[in-house]
Amino acid sequence: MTEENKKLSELLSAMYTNYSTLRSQFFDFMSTSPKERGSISPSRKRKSESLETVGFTDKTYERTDSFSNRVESPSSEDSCKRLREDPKPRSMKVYVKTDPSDSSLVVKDGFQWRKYGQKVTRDNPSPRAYFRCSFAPSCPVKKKVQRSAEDRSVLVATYEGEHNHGHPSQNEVAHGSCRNGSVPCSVSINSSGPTITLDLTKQGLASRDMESPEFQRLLVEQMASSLTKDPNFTAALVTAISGRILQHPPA
DNA sequence: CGCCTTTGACCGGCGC
DNA sequence: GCGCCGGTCAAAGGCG
Repeated sequence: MTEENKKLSELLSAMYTNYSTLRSQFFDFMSTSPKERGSISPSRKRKSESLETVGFTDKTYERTDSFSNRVESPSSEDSCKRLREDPKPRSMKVYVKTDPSDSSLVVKDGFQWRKYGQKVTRDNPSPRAYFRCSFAPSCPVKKKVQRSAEDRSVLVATYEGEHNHGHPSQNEVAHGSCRNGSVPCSVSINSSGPTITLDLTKQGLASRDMESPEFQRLLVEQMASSLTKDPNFTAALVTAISGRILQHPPA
């Protein structure tokens, strides 16, 4: 499951890179005067910092409705600006559907975590738990777990940093986590601009073979459909393509 | 005994 | 400078 998650993350990262490249080209286009549109300024720097979000659900494979198939598109100006300004908060969010009566704040992801603090924050009545990776003493990864303010049956785990060691136990991931009920149900990309969330529980995929060609195909289809549902993306695409066509009229 | 959670204290950044 | 707030520390106690 972790491997699959990694694959999906890579897939999405690649896709998002393409997406942000296209966006950047679009904004570069728009920021130049019509006369200058023939040449794109090479001095513009692009930054495609991605904040990935991967969702999980419990073994009942319930839809996490508040998080499924969600496409958030802030004003394109905003996201464009932030894409260029943001430093590099390398973090990842994971949504885990749990029983609301379960107050353990434990997210099974296969790694060993040591809790080092808990706080009640202002924006959310539920306490936030702080964890450190205890598998390797030097591992800088931290994790914050807090119930979603919107849906108290959903745990939101925020990972910071990257593990500087291998996975403690692939078997644990492959079987333990699943047994304990953490099955991916949605995947989303967020780069402080648009958030694209893919619901993997559709077509009942979460409970089936995630490596099957059918799954891969449906995943790509769903990603593509999420992208094309984003009006900013389609607008950027249309403009970029039409710009190219006008730039190179048929002979 | 080692590792874990709990929990109040402490610290540093930030806004006023 | 002060208070608020999020994040971290560390002592105490539990558990296998």
